[in-house]
Amino acid sequence: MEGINHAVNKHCLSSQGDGRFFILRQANREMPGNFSTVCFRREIMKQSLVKELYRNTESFIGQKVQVSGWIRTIRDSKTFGFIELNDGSFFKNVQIVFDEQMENFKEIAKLPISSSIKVEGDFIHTPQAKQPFEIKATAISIEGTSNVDYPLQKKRHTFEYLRTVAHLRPRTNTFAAVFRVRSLAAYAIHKFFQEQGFVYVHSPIITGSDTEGAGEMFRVTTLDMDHLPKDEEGKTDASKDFFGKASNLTVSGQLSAEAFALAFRNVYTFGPTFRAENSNTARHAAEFWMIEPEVAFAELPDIMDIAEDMVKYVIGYVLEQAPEEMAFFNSFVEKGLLERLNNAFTAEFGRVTYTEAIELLKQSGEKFEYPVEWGTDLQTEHERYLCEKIFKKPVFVTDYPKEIKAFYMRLNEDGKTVAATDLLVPGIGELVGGSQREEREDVLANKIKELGMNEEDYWWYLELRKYGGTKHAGYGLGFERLIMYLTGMGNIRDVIPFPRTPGNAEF
RNA sequence: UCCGCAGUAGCUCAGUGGUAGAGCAUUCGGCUGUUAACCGAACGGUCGUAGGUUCGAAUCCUACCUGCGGAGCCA
Repeated sequence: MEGINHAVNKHCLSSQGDGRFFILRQANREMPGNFSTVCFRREIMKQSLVKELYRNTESFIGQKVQVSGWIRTIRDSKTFGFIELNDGSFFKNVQIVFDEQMENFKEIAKLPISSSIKVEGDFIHTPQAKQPFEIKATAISIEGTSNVDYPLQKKRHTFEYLRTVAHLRPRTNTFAAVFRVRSLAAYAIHKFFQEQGFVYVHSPIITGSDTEGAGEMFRVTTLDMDHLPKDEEGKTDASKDFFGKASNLTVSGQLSAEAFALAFRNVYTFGPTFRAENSNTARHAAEFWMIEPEVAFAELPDIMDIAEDMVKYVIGYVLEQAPEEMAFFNSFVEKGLLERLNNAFTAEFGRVTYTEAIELLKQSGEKFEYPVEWGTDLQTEHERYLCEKIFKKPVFVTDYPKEIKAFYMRLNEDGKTVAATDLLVPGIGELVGGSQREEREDVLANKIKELGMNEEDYWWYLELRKYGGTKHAGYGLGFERLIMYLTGMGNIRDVIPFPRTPGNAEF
C-alpha cells in the first residue's frame, strides 16, 4: 500500500496539466497476476501533503509547492512572521515564513489560531535550523478564519478539559496521535486476520439474545415510552414491539461468530459493543469496539497463540507506520513506552494456570487488600501484581474455576475448572478474555439448565453442537484497551473519538 | 453503585475567617529569523449550586450537581 501511494504521489507531482482523472495500475506483489487500481483527482494532487514533504524532502528542495491546512501557531514581528501549519496528513507541522512583500501581510499576521489557509511558496531546505525545512510563502489565501475565543491555546491542556471540547481535541498533538494510531491499529487487526484467511463477520448490533455474563444491556424499542402496551399481568408487552420480542444492543458478537466459525472455520468480528453497566473507571465505556476471533477445530492453547501473535503484529505495525506519533507518546505520555512495547514484541508471553497463579501470589509475600484464595476471582491488584511484578510482561492465566466464568466455556476433565484464559498486560490489566467453547451438546444443555437460563433462547446455539459440532475456541479483545496499551494513554475516554460513559453522551 | 479527592478569570493554578491574585490566552503597542518567540500596557470574577454558622465566608458546616482517582462489573 505504502509503495503504491508513493508511486501515485510521485506520478501526480511530476505531472502538469488539466485536472482530468488518471489511473495508475500496479501489480500487487503478494498476489501475482492481480492488479489494484487507484484513482485520484488531479486537482487534489496539485497540492502537496505535509507527510510527503517530510518523507521525500530531497525531491522538493528548490521546488514551488502549494499546501493547505490549519494554523497551529502564528507569531509575527514588524515585517515578517512565522506560521506552523498542520494539514492533517502528518503529525508534524510545516513552518511557513511570510513577510510584508505579500499584500495581505497585515491581515495574515492577525489570523487567530486554527484559521485555515492555502499557501503557495518556495520549499527551502534549512538543515541548520530546528525545523528541517520551511516554505517561504509567495501567496497565502484565507480559507476560513478562526475566532479569538478558540478554546485550544498554545499550551498544555488537561485531558479533562479537552473532553469538554471533544469536537476540537483531534486538532491537538496528543489526540491527533491517538486517533491516527487507532486507525492504523484497526487496519493492522484486519490485515493480520485477512492475511491468515480469517473471514470477517458482521455480527448483529441489535440482538434478542444475551451472551450471559457479559453485563447489563441497552434496550432497543420503538414503543411509545409514555404509553407502553401492557399484557395480562400488567407488564410491558414486548410482543407489540418492533421485533416482536424484547431486543437489546449487543454485548458480544461471540455467539454469532461461533455459528460462522462452524462454516468458515476461521472467522473474526470487529465492531461496536454496548454495555449498560454503571461503570465509572478509566477502562470502561458504555460503547466500545471489540475484536472476537473464533476458530473451529481449535483448543485453548491455539487461540492463545493467535492472541499473542495478533498483539505483537499490531505493535510492530504501529511502530513501523507511526514512528513520530509513537516517539511523542514515549516522550510526553508514558516514559518508557517504547521499551515496554519492544519487550512485549520480543518476549514470549507468560502462561500460568489460575491454580498456579494463586500459588505464586500467595508465595509472593505481598500484602493484598483482598485475600488470595482459590475459587474467587483475581482482583485487579492481583492481576497487576502478576503481570507487572512477577512476570514483567503480558501473561495468560488459564483454567479458572467454573463458578466464576461464563456458561459456554468448556468444562475441563477435573470437573472443577473451565478452559478459559485472560491475557493480563502491564498497565492495563485484562486485555483479552477467551475460552474454548463447550462443544458437547449435553454438557452445554445441562449448564444452561443449571444456571436457570431460558433454554429456548439458545436453541440455535445448541443446534450448532447437534449438526457436526467441533471443538472450537475464541476470544474477545477490547480494542480501546489495546489502544491504551499501545499509546500509554491512561483513560479509555481519551482513545475513543466521542466516548459514551454513564451520564455522558454530549457529542 | 461504593470509597476518596477536587470545583476560584477563557485555560492552568495560588489564596485555610478580614479589600479577589499569578502565569498563559485575548486586545493594543514595540521588535528583521522565531520555535509554547520576546518586551510593555490594558481587559478579564455571581469563588459549582442552594441553604446554614459568623460582625464578616472563596475559606467552616449540610445537601445537591459536575469532574477526577480507586474499587466492583468486564473488554
